[in-house]
Amino acid sequence: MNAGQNDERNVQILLNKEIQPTAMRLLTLEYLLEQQAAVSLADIEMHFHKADRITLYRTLKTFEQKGVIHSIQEQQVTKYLLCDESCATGIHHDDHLHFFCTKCRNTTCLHQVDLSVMALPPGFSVVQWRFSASGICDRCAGTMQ
Amino acid sequence: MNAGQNDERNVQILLNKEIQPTAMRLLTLEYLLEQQAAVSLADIEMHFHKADRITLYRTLKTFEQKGVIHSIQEQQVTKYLLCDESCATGIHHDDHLHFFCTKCRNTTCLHQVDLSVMALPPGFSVVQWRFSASGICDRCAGTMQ
DNA sequence: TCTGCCCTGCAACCCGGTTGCATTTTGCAT
DNA sequence: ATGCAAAATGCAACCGGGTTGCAGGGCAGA
Repeated sequence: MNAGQNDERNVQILLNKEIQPTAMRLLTLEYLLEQQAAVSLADIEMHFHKADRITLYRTLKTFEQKGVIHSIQEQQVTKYLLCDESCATGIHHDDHLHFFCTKCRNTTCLHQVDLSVMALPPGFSVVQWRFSASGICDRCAGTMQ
Repeated sequence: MNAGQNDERNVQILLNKEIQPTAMRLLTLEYLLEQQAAVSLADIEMHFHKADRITLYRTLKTFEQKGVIHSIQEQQVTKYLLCDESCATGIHHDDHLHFFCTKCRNTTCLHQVDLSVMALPPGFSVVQWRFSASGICDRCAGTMQ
């Protein structure tokens, strides 16, 4: 797969979510697609050391609002992760576990954890779940000394 | 029960957790004991409008570190809640669900929700869980128009 | 080509969290 | 009761992430 095809595909991703595919947005999307873990605004800022912080901020806000990414709070900072396909404008399906590894300091989604077993007391109706855990991830556990 | 007895009891609470029972700390503890929901530093600041923000901040940090209260992140701000008896210095047992009601904007602990059913994939070891949900609480559900 | 809208970038602000340091209070031993 | 050391308090200031206002520039559609 070459860069041109990637571009083409990414343009489609944005158009599908009703987002104008500008240069900045494509670069940001490309970067997000490469990530295995949640990234903060500061992370992206550092990666694109020439880019403007505010533009990035607004790009992320747009992405989040349109259902391209979702955000989580990790140790006082907001981090972002790609959504899965089913998310759209104003509709997020992010009811999965986020795991923060205290060793590699990465936050990843653990979709395989079943959260449907959660039952609230009667009278409560849930709009949004937020699950997270911190500890040692499987990768780091294997390399512990 | 009169104020004197309350004072006496609160002094004991602090001493049990190895905290010097100063006036400020007793007032803060008293306030926390009255609360049904999580409070932020700003909340306490407003309640004790004469008190110094930094002292309150450090009081809360001390309480948290000694196992009197635990903190949660709610919409970018840190909020505090009393721990249960079993918490001590450096040891917290806060693996319960926190529920944020979008109507009354209160955050409460739901100890009755069973979280032991959570199972992570092999290789992951968890040090801390953080569960929260937002929606409408039982109290507000009854008063919906 | 003209026009208007959206994106971008700069500046500046806001606010919660945090630290340094000087002062006051407290606990404890004399 | 008095003095000393340690802890708590209060003030000032900083920091950094998040956020908004506004002006300039580019792109799309008329």
